[in-house]
Amino acid sequence: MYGKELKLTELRDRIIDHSLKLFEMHGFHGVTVNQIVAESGTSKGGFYHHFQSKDELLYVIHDYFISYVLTKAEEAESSSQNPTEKLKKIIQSFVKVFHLYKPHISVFYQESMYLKPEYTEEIKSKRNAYKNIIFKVLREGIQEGQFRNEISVEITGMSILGMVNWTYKWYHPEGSKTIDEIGDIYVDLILNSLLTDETKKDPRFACYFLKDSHTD
Amino acid sequence: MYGKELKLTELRDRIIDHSLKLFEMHGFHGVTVNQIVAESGTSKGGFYHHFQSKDELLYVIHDYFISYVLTKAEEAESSSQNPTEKLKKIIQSFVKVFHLYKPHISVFYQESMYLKPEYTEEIKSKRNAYKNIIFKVLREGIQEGQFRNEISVEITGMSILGMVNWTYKWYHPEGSKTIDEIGDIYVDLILNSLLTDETKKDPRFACYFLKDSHTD
DNA sequence: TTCAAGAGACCGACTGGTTGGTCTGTACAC
DNA sequence: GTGTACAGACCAACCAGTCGGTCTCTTGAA
Repeated sequence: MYGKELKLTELRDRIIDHSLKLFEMHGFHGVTVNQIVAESGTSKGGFYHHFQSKDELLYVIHDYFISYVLTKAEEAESSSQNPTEKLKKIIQSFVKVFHLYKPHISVFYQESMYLKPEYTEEIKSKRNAYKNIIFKVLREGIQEGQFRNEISVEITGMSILGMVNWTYKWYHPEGSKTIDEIGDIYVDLILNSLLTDETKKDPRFACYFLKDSHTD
Repeated sequence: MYGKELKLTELRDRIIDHSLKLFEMHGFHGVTVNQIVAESGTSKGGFYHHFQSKDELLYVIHDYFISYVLTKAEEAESSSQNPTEKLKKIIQSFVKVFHLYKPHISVFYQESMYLKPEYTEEIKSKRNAYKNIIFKVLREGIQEGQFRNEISVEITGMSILGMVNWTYKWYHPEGSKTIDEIGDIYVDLILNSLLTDETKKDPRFACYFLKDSHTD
């Protein structure tokens, strides 16, 4: 039973892994089902035994990533009372995902428009839930006086999302900065913009900022 | 002679305009040449009279946008000696492009991976040129003591690009904020992070920051 | 002024290759 | 023997691109 369960998902995972690599390189439409099955060491039969269609595979990849990242953000949001700390944790948890799921993310942002209607709704609502967590934290931070009240919650929220999401376009695991360093830089940049002067002076918030010059 | 010239490019422009709309909605691979010609009120023959291939059309759209934006950045870079002012102008000029060329931008960021090899080089080099202008301005700002020296030029540069580029994912001309307001918010956010405390205190730099609370 | 000749702009039926998906068959576990 | 996991030949649809042809405008000789 146990061995059978493992075997049942073995090929499925192999197909997902290899499609991910192929989609990231050539795009969803740049990769054929034949290429996927060749790369995964299986056949058309194997593929269509596990997936109803190529479109379902695209959905599975989308859902895998957004579900993971949404859970992480919900955890970060509920784990702390301090909005600054919450925002930091959300950013860092998201940035860390690049280490594990960069291909998922690339596909998520490049190919989402090709999701078939029957799949879009769920993805869209999770995407919105994620966005709303960020908006909520920003509003809290303003209300509690930690964040400057002249900022626009929506534009600032989208700026943060943009800054962080864009990482998928250029991040390489072998680059000169680790993913944690990049996360720290983002936190420093964002909080430098958001925190009020008074909050910045508070020694309890010093830990959110970079200490030394980074060499490029 | 004059009338002939006008007619020569009329259909070509019509094809570009309509493809842009279709590509933005359904993606490059979600649109067939037959749909393009139907929408443009022409035929296969008309299309292939003006474009060697569907791929060449994609290239033309890419080049149109990146060339425009690169020129604007070069103008901004050479028009002023003050790095803060340069950065502001670059950001604002780019953001303004969303008003005019949002479909170009969407296609540029969504479909660039489908550019055929013979077209990628030129686009890539212009894209790099744009990036390098931002890096250059950041380095200047640090050297002149306007920008904090603990920032990382590359990560910060990519953050700025990400924040601004991401706008194409959510900007609507009918939204609650005009494109100029969005630009001002970006400038405020970025300069709040970049400028040193001393520079921020300098009254000559007050003009770069938002005065009032924005209502959402 | 006229009209023949040619060039460029555009038309649309057709094609050849590709691709997502199906269907029958097989090997093996229980 | 029955159901599950997979194999691989096959198919129908689709789609970028072609090609012979038409229509209009320009040119220039008579």
